[in-house]
Amino acid sequence: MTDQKTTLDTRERILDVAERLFMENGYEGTSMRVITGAAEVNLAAVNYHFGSKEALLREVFRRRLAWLNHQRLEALDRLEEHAAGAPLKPSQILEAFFGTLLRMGEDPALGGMTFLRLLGRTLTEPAEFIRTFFAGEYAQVIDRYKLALFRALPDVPKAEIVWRLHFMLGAMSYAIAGTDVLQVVTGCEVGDLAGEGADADPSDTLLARRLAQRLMPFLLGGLRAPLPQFHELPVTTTDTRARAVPQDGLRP
Amino acid sequence: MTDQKTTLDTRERILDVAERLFMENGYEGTSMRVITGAAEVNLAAVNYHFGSKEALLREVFRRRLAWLNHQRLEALDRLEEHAAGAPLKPSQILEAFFGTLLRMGEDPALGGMTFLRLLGRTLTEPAEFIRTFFAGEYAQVIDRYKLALFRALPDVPKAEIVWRLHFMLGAMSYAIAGTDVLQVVTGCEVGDLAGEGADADPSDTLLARRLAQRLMPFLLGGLRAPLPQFHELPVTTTDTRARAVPQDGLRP
DNA sequence: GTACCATTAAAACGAACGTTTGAACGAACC
DNA sequence: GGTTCGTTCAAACGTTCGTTTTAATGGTAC
Repeated sequence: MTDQKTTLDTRERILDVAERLFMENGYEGTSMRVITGAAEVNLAAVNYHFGSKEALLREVFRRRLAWLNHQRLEALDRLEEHAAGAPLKPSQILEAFFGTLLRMGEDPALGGMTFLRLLGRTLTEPAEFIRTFFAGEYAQVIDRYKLALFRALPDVPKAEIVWRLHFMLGAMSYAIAGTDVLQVVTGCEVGDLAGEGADADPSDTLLARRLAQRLMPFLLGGLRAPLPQFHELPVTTTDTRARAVPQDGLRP
Repeated sequence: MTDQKTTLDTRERILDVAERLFMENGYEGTSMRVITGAAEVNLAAVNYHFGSKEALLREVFRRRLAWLNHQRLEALDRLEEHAAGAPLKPSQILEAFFGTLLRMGEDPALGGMTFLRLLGRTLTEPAEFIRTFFAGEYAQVIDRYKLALFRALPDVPKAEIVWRLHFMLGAMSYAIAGTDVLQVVTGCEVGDLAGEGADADPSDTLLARRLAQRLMPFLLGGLRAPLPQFHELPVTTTDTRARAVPQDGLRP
Protein backbone atom coordinates (compact mmCIF):
# COMPACT_ATOMS: atom_id res chain seq x y z
CA MET A 1 0.00 0.00 0.00
CA THR A 2 0.98 3.56 -0.29
CA ASP A 3 1.31 4.42 3.36
CA GLN A 4 4.01 2.37 4.95
CA LYS A 5 4.32 3.06 8.62
CA THR A 6 7.96 3.76 9.19
CA THR A 7 9.20 5.13 12.46
CA LEU A 8 9.22 8.66 11.18
CA ASP A 9 5.67 8.31 10.01
CA THR A 10 4.48 7.26 13.42
CA ARG A 11 6.42 9.95 15.25
CA GLU A 12 5.26 12.73 13.01
CA ARG A 13 1.72 11.53 12.82
CA ILE A 14 1.61 11.62 16.61
CA LEU A 15 3.11 15.10 16.68
CA ASP A 16 0.68 16.44 14.10
CA VAL A 17 -2.34 14.97 15.81
CA ALA A 18 -1.19 16.05 19.27
CA GLU A 19 -0.61 19.58 18.01
CA ARG A 20 -4.17 19.81 16.82
CA LEU A 21 -5.77 18.12 19.82
CA PHE A 22 -3.78 20.09 22.39
CA MET A 23 -4.94 23.20 20.58
CA GLU A 24 -8.57 22.12 20.63
CA ASN A 25 -8.81 20.66 24.12
CA GLY A 26 -5.78 21.87 26.03
CA TYR A 27 -3.05 19.76 27.56
CA GLU A 28 -4.94 18.35 30.52
CA GLY A 29 -8.05 17.96 28.42
CA THR A 30 -6.39 15.71 25.86
CA SER A 31 -5.77 12.09 26.85
CA MET A 32 -3.18 9.79 25.45
CA ARG A 33 -5.88 7.46 24.28
CA VAL A 34 -7.53 10.15 22.21
CA ILE A 35 -4.21 11.15 20.70
CA THR A 36 -3.11 7.67 19.79
CA GLY A 37 -6.59 6.82 18.60
CA ALA A 38 -6.75 9.78 16.24
CA ALA A 39 -3.22 9.11 15.02
CA GLU A 40 -4.11 5.45 14.47
CA VAL A 41 -1.15 4.22 16.44
CA ASN A 42 -0.88 2.04 19.49
CA LEU A 43 -1.43 3.57 22.91
CA ALA A 44 2.11 2.76 23.97
CA ALA A 45 3.62 4.52 20.96
CA VAL A 46 3.76 7.89 22.67
CA ASN A 47 5.67 6.59 25.65
CA TYR A 48 7.93 4.62 23.39
CA HIS A 49 8.83 7.48 21.08
CA PHE A 50 8.74 10.40 23.47
CA GLY A 51 8.89 8.95 26.96
CA SER A 52 5.89 10.69 28.50
CA LYS A 53 2.98 12.96 27.77
CA GLU A 54 4.90 15.96 29.04
CA ALA A 55 7.80 15.16 26.75
CA LEU A 56 5.35 14.85 23.87
CA LEU A 57 4.05 18.36 24.46
CA ARG A 58 7.58 19.70 24.69
CA GLU A 59 8.47 18.03 21.41
CA VAL A 60 5.34 19.41 19.74
CA PHE A 61 6.61 22.87 20.55
CA ARG A 62 10.28 22.28 20.11
CA ARG A 63 10.05 21.28 16.46
CA ARG A 64 8.25 24.56 15.69
CA LEU A 65 9.86 26.95 18.13
CA ALA A 66 13.38 25.99 17.18
CA TRP A 67 12.72 27.11 13.64
CA LEU A 68 10.70 30.15 14.64
CA ASN A 69 13.14 31.57 17.12
CA HIS A 70 16.03 30.91 14.80
CA GLN A 71 14.25 32.92 12.14
CA ARG A 72 13.57 35.66 14.63
CA LEU A 73 17.21 35.97 15.60
CA GLU A 74 18.27 35.88 11.97
CA ALA A 75 15.79 38.59 11.09
CA LEU A 76 17.18 40.78 13.84
CA ASP A 77 20.71 40.03 12.72
CA ARG A 78 19.92 41.14 9.18
CA LEU A 79 18.27 44.32 10.40
CA GLU A 80 21.13 45.27 12.68
CA GLU A 81 23.74 44.47 10.09
CA HIS A 82 21.93 46.62 7.60
CA ALA A 83 21.55 49.44 10.11
CA ALA A 84 25.29 49.45 10.73
CA GLY A 85 25.18 50.45 14.35
CA ALA A 86 22.24 52.80 14.23
CA PRO A 87 19.23 51.95 16.37
CA LEU A 88 16.45 50.15 14.58
CA LYS A 89 12.99 51.54 14.10
CA PRO A 90 10.32 50.09 16.39
CA SER A 91 8.30 49.09 13.37
CA GLN A 92 11.20 47.03 12.08
CA ILE A 93 11.62 45.26 15.38
CA LEU A 94 7.96 44.43 15.69
CA GLU A 95 7.86 43.21 12.14
CA ALA A 96 10.80 40.92 12.77
CA PHE A 97 9.30 39.53 15.94
CA PHE A 98 5.60 39.32 15.27
CA GLY A 99 5.72 39.18 11.51
CA THR A 100 7.98 36.16 11.56
CA LEU A 101 5.52 34.37 13.83
CA LEU A 102 2.46 35.35 11.87
CA ARG A 103 4.06 34.19 8.68
CA MET A 104 4.23 30.73 10.18
CA GLY A 105 0.47 30.80 10.20
CA GLU A 106 0.47 31.07 6.44
CA ASP A 107 2.46 27.92 5.89
CA PRO A 108 0.79 24.64 6.81
CA ALA A 109 4.14 22.90 6.61
CA LEU A 110 5.23 24.98 9.60
CA GLY A 111 2.15 24.21 11.61
CA GLY A 112 -0.05 26.90 10.17
CA MET A 113 -2.70 28.54 12.27
CA THR A 114 -3.06 25.36 14.28
CA PHE A 115 0.32 25.83 15.84
CA LEU A 116 -0.20 29.55 16.29
CA ARG A 117 -3.43 28.97 18.13
CA LEU A 118 -1.82 26.29 20.25
CA LEU A 119 1.01 28.63 21.10
CA GLY A 120 -1.32 31.43 22.05
CA ARG A 121 -3.31 29.24 24.36
CA THR A 122 -0.47 27.34 25.91
CA LEU A 123 1.32 30.47 27.04
CA THR A 124 -1.37 30.89 29.66
CA GLU A 125 -1.45 27.26 30.74
CA PRO A 126 -0.62 27.13 34.41
CA ALA A 127 1.22 23.80 34.48
CA GLU A 128 4.63 24.31 35.96
CA PHE A 129 6.64 22.28 33.46
CA ILE A 130 5.09 24.19 30.59
CA ARG A 131 6.12 27.53 31.98
CA THR A 132 9.68 26.52 32.68
CA PHE A 133 9.92 24.99 29.24
CA PHE A 134 8.81 28.18 27.53
CA ALA A 135 11.15 30.21 29.67
CA GLY A 136 14.05 28.21 28.32
CA GLU A 137 12.91 28.32 24.72
CA TYR A 138 12.28 32.05 24.70
CA ALA A 139 15.05 33.38 26.89
CA GLN A 140 17.53 34.21 24.12
CA VAL A 141 15.05 35.71 21.73
CA ILE A 142 13.23 37.90 24.22
CA ASP A 143 16.51 39.17 25.53
CA ARG A 144 17.80 40.20 22.13
CA TYR A 145 14.55 41.90 21.20
CA LYS A 146 14.30 43.65 24.53
CA LEU A 147 17.72 45.16 24.02
CA ALA A 148 16.82 46.19 20.49
CA LEU A 149 13.73 47.96 21.78
CA PHE A 150 15.72 49.67 24.51
CA ARG A 151 18.02 51.07 21.86
CA ALA A 152 15.18 51.98 19.56
CA LEU A 153 13.35 53.89 22.29
CA PRO A 154 16.07 55.42 24.43
CA ASP A 155 13.74 57.99 25.97
CA VAL A 156 11.26 55.42 27.25
CA PRO A 157 11.96 53.86 30.64
CA LYS A 158 12.99 50.27 30.24
CA ALA A 159 10.35 49.05 32.62
CA GLU A 160 7.74 50.68 30.43
CA ILE A 161 9.09 48.94 27.36
CA VAL A 162 8.95 45.57 29.06
CA TRP A 163 5.37 46.22 30.10
CA ARG A 164 4.41 47.10 26.58
CA LEU A 165 6.20 44.09 25.22
CA HIS A 166 3.98 42.22 27.62
CA PHE A 167 0.88 43.90 26.31
CA MET A 168 1.86 43.24 22.73
CA LEU A 169 2.45 39.55 23.35
CA GLY A 170 -0.95 39.38 24.94
CA ALA A 171 -2.74 41.14 22.13
CA MET A 172 -1.13 38.84 19.63
CA SER A 173 -1.75 35.65 21.54
CA TYR A 174 -5.38 36.45 22.05
CA ALA A 175 -5.90 37.51 18.51
CA ILE A 176 -4.55 34.17 17.42
CA ALA A 177 -6.08 31.89 20.00
CA GLY A 178 -9.30 33.84 19.94
CA THR A 179 -10.09 32.95 16.40
CA ASP A 180 -12.73 30.79 17.94
CA VAL A 181 -12.59 31.83 21.57
CA LEU A 182 -13.37 35.48 21.76
CA GLN A 183 -15.48 35.59 18.68
CA VAL A 184 -18.01 34.22 21.05
CA VAL A 185 -17.57 37.27 23.22
CA THR A 186 -17.64 39.76 20.41
CA GLY A 187 -20.41 37.88 18.67
CA CYS A 188 -18.64 37.89 15.34
CA GLU A 189 -17.16 35.15 13.29
CA VAL A 190 -13.63 35.83 12.36
CA GLY A 191 -14.65 35.19 8.81
CA ASP A 192 -17.05 38.07 9.02
CA LEU A 193 -14.35 40.27 10.40
CA ALA A 194 -12.05 39.43 7.58
CA GLY A 195 -14.76 40.31 5.14
CA GLU A 196 -14.75 36.79 3.84
CA GLY A 197 -17.64 34.91 2.41
CA ALA A 198 -17.09 32.82 5.53
CA ASP A 199 -16.91 29.56 3.76
CA ALA A 200 -16.13 26.31 5.49
CA ASP A 201 -12.38 26.87 5.58
CA PRO A 202 -11.36 30.49 5.28
CA SER A 203 -7.94 29.36 4.20
CA ASP A 204 -5.67 29.83 7.15
CA THR A 205 -3.16 31.37 4.84
CA LEU A 206 -5.37 34.31 4.15
CA LEU A 207 -6.49 34.52 7.74
CA ALA A 208 -2.96 34.78 9.04
CA ARG A 209 -2.11 37.46 6.53
CA ARG A 210 -5.10 39.59 7.32
CA LEU A 211 -4.49 39.17 11.00
CA ALA A 212 -0.95 40.40 10.60
CA GLN A 213 -2.05 43.45 8.68
CA ARG A 214 -4.53 44.42 11.34
CA LEU A 215 -2.38 43.55 14.31
CA MET A 216 0.81 45.35 13.40
CA PRO A 217 -0.63 48.87 13.32
CA PHE A 218 -2.34 48.23 16.63
CA LEU A 219 0.86 47.04 18.25
CA LEU A 220 2.83 49.97 16.90
CA GLY A 221 0.20 52.38 18.12
CA GLY A 222 0.32 50.87 21.57
CA LEU A 223 4.08 50.71 21.75
CA ARG A 224 4.45 54.38 20.87
CA ALA A 225 1.57 55.66 22.95
CA PRO A 226 2.25 58.57 25.31
CA LEU A 227 3.68 57.47 28.61
CA PRO A 228 1.34 57.11 31.55
CA GLN A 229 0.98 59.96 33.96
CA PHE A 230 1.17 58.30 37.35
CA HIS A 231 -0.93 60.99 38.93
CA GLU A 232 -1.50 60.70 42.65
CA LEU A 233 0.39 57.49 42.95
CA PRO A 234 1.68 56.99 46.42
CA VAL A 235 5.30 57.36 45.96
CA THR A 236 7.95 54.95 45.92
CA THR A 237 11.03 55.77 44.13
CA THR A 238 11.31 56.40 40.49
CA ASP A 239 10.29 59.64 38.93
CA THR A 240 8.65 58.26 35.88
CA ARG A 241 6.90 61.47 34.95
CA ALA A 242 5.60 61.42 31.50
CA ARG A 243 7.78 62.39 28.72
CA ALA A 244 6.12 62.13 25.39
CA VAL A 245 7.22 59.30 23.26
CA PRO A 246 8.06 59.93 19.65
CA GLN A 247 4.60 59.65 18.30
CA ASP A 248 4.86 60.43 14.70
CA GLY A 249 2.03 59.68 12.43
CA LEU A 250 -0.58 59.38 15.10
CA ARG A 251 -3.71 60.05 13.20
CA PRO A 252 -7.14 60.41 14.70
CA MET B 1 -15.58 29.74 68.91
CA THR B 2 -15.27 32.50 66.39
CA ASP B 3 -15.69 30.48 63.24
CA GLN B 4 -18.97 28.70 63.21
CA LYS B 5 -19.49 26.73 60.05
CA THR B 6 -22.86 27.78 58.79
CA THR B 7 -24.00 26.89 55.31
CA LEU B 8 -22.92 30.20 53.94
CA ASP B 9 -19.52 29.75 55.42
CA THR B 10 -19.02 26.46 53.66
CA ARG B 11 -20.32 27.72 50.34
CA GLU B 12 -18.18 30.81 50.35
CA ARG B 13 -15.14 29.08 51.65
CA ILE B 14 -15.40 26.65 48.75
CA LEU B 15 -15.85 29.49 46.29
CA ASP B 16 -12.88 31.42 47.64
CA VAL B 17 -10.60 28.41 47.60
CA ALA B 18 -11.77 27.27 44.19
CA GLU B 19 -11.19 30.74 42.80
CA ARG B 20 -7.60 30.67 43.93
CA LEU B 21 -6.89 27.08 42.92
CA PHE B 22 -8.51 27.38 39.50
CA MET B 23 -6.33 30.42 38.98
CA GLU B 24 -3.18 28.60 40.03
CA ASN B 25 -3.72 25.23 38.36
CA GLY B 26 -6.48 25.70 35.83
CA TYR B 27 -9.84 24.01 35.74
CA GLU B 28 -8.78 20.55 34.64
CA GLY B 29 -5.69 20.74 36.80
CA THR B 30 -7.63 21.27 40.01
CA SER B 31 -9.33 18.25 41.53
CA MET B 32 -12.32 18.25 43.80
CA ARG B 33 -10.28 16.60 46.49
CA VAL B 34 -7.72 19.37 46.48
CA ILE B 35 -10.43 22.00 46.59
CA THR B 36 -12.38 20.45 49.43
CA GLY B 37 -9.18 19.64 51.24
CA ALA B 38 -7.93 23.22 51.13
CA ALA B 39 -11.35 24.52 52.10
CA GLU B 40 -11.48 22.04 54.98
CA VAL B 41 -14.86 20.72 53.97
CA ASN B 42 -16.06 17.29 53.05
CA LEU B 43 -15.47 16.00 49.56
CA ALA B 44 -19.18 15.74 48.90
CA ALA B 45 -19.79 19.37 49.86
CA VAL B 46 -19.17 20.69 46.36
CA ASN B 47 -21.68 18.38 44.76
CA TYR B 48 -24.15 19.09 47.52
CA HIS B 49 -23.95 22.86 47.29
CA PHE B 50 -23.29 23.36 43.60
CA GLY B 51 -24.22 20.12 41.89
CA SER B 52 -21.04 19.50 39.95
CA LYS B 53 -17.55 20.75 39.32
CA GLU B 54 -18.68 22.59 36.21
CA ALA B 55 -21.40 24.32 38.17
CA LEU B 56 -18.84 25.29 40.78
CA LEU B 57 -16.68 27.01 38.21
CA ARG B 58 -19.69 28.81 36.80
CA GLU B 59 -20.64 30.03 40.25
CA VAL B 60 -17.11 31.18 40.95
CA PHE B 61 -17.42 33.47 37.97
CA ARG B 62 -21.05 34.39 38.31
CA ARG B 63 -20.71 35.98 41.74
CA ARG B 64 -17.97 38.28 40.40
CA LEU B 65 -19.09 38.85 36.82
CA ALA B 66 -22.62 39.77 37.77
CA TRP B 67 -21.30 42.66 39.81
CA LEU B 68 -18.61 43.61 37.31
CA ASN B 69 -20.81 43.70 34.25
CA HIS B 70 -23.50 45.55 36.11
CA GLN B 71 -20.93 48.19 37.03
CA ARG B 72 -19.78 48.34 33.44
CA LEU B 73 -23.25 48.95 32.13
CA GLU B 74 -23.91 51.55 34.80
CA ALA B 75 -20.65 53.33 33.98
CA LEU B 76 -21.65 53.51 30.34
CA ASP B 77 -25.12 54.71 31.29
CA ARG B 78 -23.64 57.53 33.32
CA LEU B 79 -21.31 58.55 30.54
CA GLU B 80 -24.01 58.57 27.89
CA GLU B 81 -26.43 60.43 30.08
CA HIS B 82 -23.81 63.04 30.78
CA ALA B 83 -22.92 63.33 27.10
CA ALA B 84 -26.54 64.01 26.23
CA GLY B 85 -26.54 62.33 22.85
CA ALA B 86 -23.05 63.24 21.74
CA PRO B 87 -20.65 60.40 21.00
CA LEU B 88 -18.32 59.49 23.84
CA LYS B 89 -14.59 59.77 23.68
CA PRO B 90 -12.74 56.49 23.17
CA SER B 91 -10.78 57.13 26.34
CA GLN B 92 -13.99 57.36 28.32
CA ILE B 93 -15.25 54.09 26.91
CA LEU B 94 -12.04 52.27 27.59
CA GLU B 95 -11.93 53.67 31.09
CA ALA B 96 -15.45 52.48 31.76
CA PHE B 97 -14.74 49.00 30.42
CA PHE B 98 -11.20 48.25 31.47
CA GLY B 99 -10.97 50.62 34.39
CA THR B 100 -13.98 49.07 36.05
CA LEU B 101 -12.38 45.67 35.75
CA LEU B 102 -8.98 46.74 36.93
CA ARG B 103 -10.51 48.44 39.92
CA MET B 104 -11.80 45.06 41.00
CA GLY B 105 -8.19 44.05 41.37
CA GLU B 106 -7.72 46.68 44.04
CA ASP B 107 -10.49 45.36 46.25
CA PRO B 108 -9.89 41.97 47.85
CA ALA B 109 -13.56 41.80 48.76
CA LEU B 110 -14.34 41.67 45.04
CA GLY B 111 -11.83 38.95 44.37
CA GLY B 112 -8.79 41.16 43.97
CA MET B 113 -6.05 40.21 41.60
CA THR B 114 -6.82 36.55 42.16
CA PHE B 115 -10.08 36.83 40.31
CA LEU B 116 -8.57 39.03 37.64
CA ARG B 117 -5.86 36.51 36.96
CA LEU B 118 -8.38 33.70 36.91
CA LEU B 119 -10.51 35.61 34.46
CA GLY B 120 -7.58 36.31 32.19
CA ARG B 121 -6.56 32.70 32.09
CA THR B 122 -9.96 31.16 31.81
CA LEU B 123 -10.90 33.16 28.74
CA THR B 124 -8.49 30.99 26.79
CA GLU B 125 -9.59 27.69 28.32
CA PRO B 126 -10.81 25.48 25.54
CA ALA B 127 -13.52 23.59 27.44
CA GLU B 128 -16.80 23.96 25.65
CA PHE B 129 -19.02 24.71 28.63
CA ILE B 130 -16.68 27.48 29.72
CA ARG B 131 -16.86 29.24 26.40
CA THR B 132 -20.61 29.09 26.14
CA PHE B 133 -20.90 30.30 29.71
CA PHE B 134 -18.76 33.35 29.03
CA ALA B 135 -20.63 34.05 25.87
CA GLY B 136 -23.83 34.36 27.86
CA GLU B 137 -22.32 36.42 30.64
CA TYR B 138 -20.66 38.89 28.31
CA ALA B 139 -23.14 39.22 25.49
CA GLN B 140 -24.97 42.31 26.78
CA VAL B 141 -21.91 44.21 27.88
CA ILE B 142 -19.84 43.62 24.79
CA ASP B 143 -22.72 44.62 22.60
CA ARG B 144 -23.30 47.92 24.38
CA TYR B 145 -19.62 48.79 24.33
CA LYS B 146 -19.24 47.82 20.72
CA LEU B 147 -22.00 50.20 19.76
CA ALA B 148 -20.48 52.96 21.86
CA LEU B 149 -17.17 52.49 20.09
CA PHE B 150 -18.87 52.50 16.69
CA ARG B 151 -20.37 55.88 17.54
CA ALA B 152 -17.14 57.19 19.02
CA LEU B 153 -15.14 56.25 15.93
CA PRO B 154 -17.50 56.75 13.01
CA ASP B 155 -14.67 56.91 10.48
CA VAL B 156 -13.21 53.55 11.43
CA PRO B 157 -14.70 50.47 9.78
CA LYS B 158 -16.71 48.46 12.26
CA ALA B 159 -14.79 45.30 11.53
CA GLU B 160 -11.62 47.12 12.42
CA ILE B 161 -13.06 48.25 15.73
CA VAL B 162 -14.08 44.72 16.62
CA TRP B 163 -10.61 43.49 15.82
CA ARG B 164 -9.06 46.12 18.01
CA LEU B 165 -11.48 45.35 20.79
CA HIS B 166 -10.15 41.85 20.41
CA PHE B 167 -6.58 43.01 20.66
CA MET B 168 -7.33 45.14 23.70
CA LEU B 169 -9.01 42.29 25.53
CA GLY B 170 -5.98 40.17 24.81
CA ALA B 171 -3.49 42.73 25.99
CA MET B 172 -5.42 43.17 29.19
CA SER B 173 -5.94 39.50 29.87
CA TYR B 174 -2.32 38.70 29.34
CA ALA B 175 -1.12 41.60 31.39
CA ILE B 176 -3.25 40.33 34.24
CA ALA B 177 -2.72 36.61 33.92
CA GLY B 178 0.89 37.12 33.05
CA THR B 179 1.76 38.61 36.36
CA ASP B 180 3.53 35.36 36.92
CA VAL B 181 3.24 33.75 33.52
CA LEU B 182 5.02 35.97 31.08
CA GLN B 183 7.42 37.41 33.56
CA VAL B 184 9.16 34.17 32.92
CA VAL B 185 9.35 35.04 29.27
CA THR B 186 10.41 38.61 29.75
CA GLY B 187 12.74 37.65 32.56
CA CYS B 188 11.47 40.31 34.90
CA GLU B 189 9.55 40.16 38.11
CA VAL B 190 6.48 42.28 38.01
CA GLY B 191 7.67 43.79 41.23
CA ASP B 192 10.76 44.99 39.45
CA LEU B 193 8.67 46.43 36.68
CA ALA B 194 6.59 48.38 39.13
CA GLY B 195 9.70 49.77 40.69
CA GLU B 196 8.73 48.19 43.95
CA GLY B 197 11.02 46.97 46.63
CA ALA B 198 9.52 43.65 45.60
CA ASP B 199 8.58 42.57 49.06
CA ALA B 200 6.83 39.33 49.73
CA ASP B 201 3.38 40.67 48.87
CA PRO B 202 3.48 43.66 46.58
CA SER B 203 0.02 44.55 47.75
CA ASP B 204 -2.32 43.63 44.98
CA THR B 205 -4.00 46.95 45.44
CA LEU B 206 -0.96 48.81 44.30
CA LEU B 207 -0.24 46.30 41.58
CA ALA B 208 -3.67 46.67 40.06
CA ARG B 209 -3.41 50.44 40.12
CA ARG B 210 -0.03 50.53 38.44
CA LEU B 211 -1.17 48.01 35.88
CA ALA B 212 -4.15 50.17 35.00
CA GLN B 213 -2.00 53.24 34.61
CA ARG B 214 0.33 51.49 32.24
CA LEU B 215 -2.28 49.58 30.33
CA MET B 216 -4.71 52.36 29.50
CA PRO B 217 -2.31 54.49 27.44
CA PHE B 218 -1.24 51.41 25.55
CA LEU B 219 -4.79 50.44 24.73
CA LEU B 220 -5.68 53.94 23.65
CA GLY B 221 -2.61 54.12 21.47
CA GLY B 222 -3.54 50.87 19.81
CA LEU B 223 -7.17 51.72 19.37
CA ARG B 224 -6.37 54.99 17.64
CA ALA B 225 -3.50 53.71 15.54
CA PRO B 226 -3.52 54.45 11.83
CA LEU B 227 -5.61 52.03 9.85
CA PRO B 228 -3.86 49.15 8.10
CA GLN B 229 -3.02 49.57 4.48
CA PHE B 230 -4.10 46.28 2.93
CA HIS B 231 -1.55 46.72 0.21
CA GLU B 232 -1.32 43.99 -2.37
CA LEU B 233 -3.63 41.54 -0.75
CA PRO B 234 -3.93 38.64 -3.12
CA VAL B 235 -7.50 37.84 -3.68
CA THR B 236 -8.01 34.17 -3.45
CA THR B 237 -5.87 31.28 -2.66
CA THR B 238 -2.63 30.21 -1.33
CA ASP B 239 0.61 31.37 -2.81
CA THR B 240 2.37 30.51 0.39
CA ARG B 241 5.65 31.83 -0.84
CA ALA B 242 7.35 33.26 2.15
CA ARG B 243 8.47 36.67 1.26
CA ALA B 244 11.77 37.16 2.93
CA VAL B 245 11.66 39.10 6.07
CA PRO B 246 10.56 42.42 4.97
CA GLN B 247 12.83 44.74 5.54
CA ASP B 248 14.04 47.96 6.22
CA GLY B 249 11.77 49.72 3.93
CA LEU B 250 8.75 49.55 6.12
CA ARG B 251 8.19 53.20 6.88
CA PRO B 252 5.58 54.12 9.40
C1' DG C 1 18.05 -20.48 9.25
C1' DT C 2 19.27 -17.77 13.15
C1' DA C 3 20.27 -13.98 15.95
C1' DC C 4 19.46 -9.34 16.52
C1' DC C 5 17.19 -4.96 16.47
C1' DA C 6 13.67 -1.35 16.44
C1' DT C 7 9.00 -1.07 16.37
C1' DT C 8 4.16 -2.33 17.20
C1' DA C 9 0.51 -4.80 19.64
C1' DA C 10 -2.55 -6.19 23.48
C1' DA C 11 -3.32 -6.27 28.17
C1' DA C 12 -2.87 -4.92 32.60
C1' DC C 13 -1.11 -1.76 36.37
C1' DG C 14 -2.06 1.40 40.33
C1' DA C 15 -3.58 5.90 41.03
C1' DA C 16 -6.62 9.61 40.65
C1' DC C 17 -10.75 11.39 38.84
C1' DG C 18 -15.99 13.25 39.58
C1' DT C 19 -19.88 11.57 41.60
C1' DT C 20 -23.17 9.00 44.57
C1' DT C 21 -24.75 6.74 48.63
C1' DG C 22 -26.67 6.16 53.23
C1' DA C 23 -26.00 7.16 57.71
C1' DA C 24 -25.06 10.63 61.39
C1' DC C 25 -25.44 15.15 63.19
C1' DG C 26 -27.88 19.34 65.12
C1' DA C 27 -30.78 23.01 65.52
C1' DA C 28 -35.84 24.29 64.97
C1' DC C 29 -40.58 23.36 65.59
C1' DC C 30 -44.77 20.96 67.47
C1' DG D 1 -39.40 13.91 73.56
C1' DG D 2 -40.03 13.19 68.93
C1' DT D 3 -39.94 14.68 64.19
C1' DT D 4 -38.19 17.21 60.46
C1' DC D 5 -34.93 19.14 57.47
C1' DG D 6 -30.69 21.14 55.94
C1' DT D 7 -26.09 19.92 56.31
C1' DT D 8 -21.87 17.13 57.04
C1' DC D 9 -19.54 12.87 56.98
C1' DA D 10 -16.96 8.47 55.66
C1' DA D 11 -16.97 5.21 52.26
C1' DA D 12 -17.55 3.42 48.08
C1' DC D 13 -18.96 3.71 43.12
C1' DG D 14 -17.47 3.08 38.19
C1' DT D 15 -14.48 5.38 34.96
C1' DT D 16 -10.53 7.17 33.04
C1' DC D 17 -5.97 8.56 33.50
C1' DG D 18 -0.61 7.93 32.24
C1' DT D 19 2.38 4.39 32.32
C1' DT D 20 4.40 -0.29 32.21
C1' DT D 21 4.86 -4.92 30.88
C1' DT D 22 5.20 -8.82 27.93
C1' DA D 23 4.73 -10.76 23.66
C1' DA D 24 4.51 -10.56 18.68
C1' DT D 25 6.17 -8.57 14.25
C1' DG D 26 9.23 -7.61 10.36
C1' DG D 27 13.33 -6.44 8.37
C1' DT D 28 18.58 -6.85 8.22
C1' DA D 29 23.14 -9.04 8.92
C1' DC D 30 25.54 -13.05 9.55
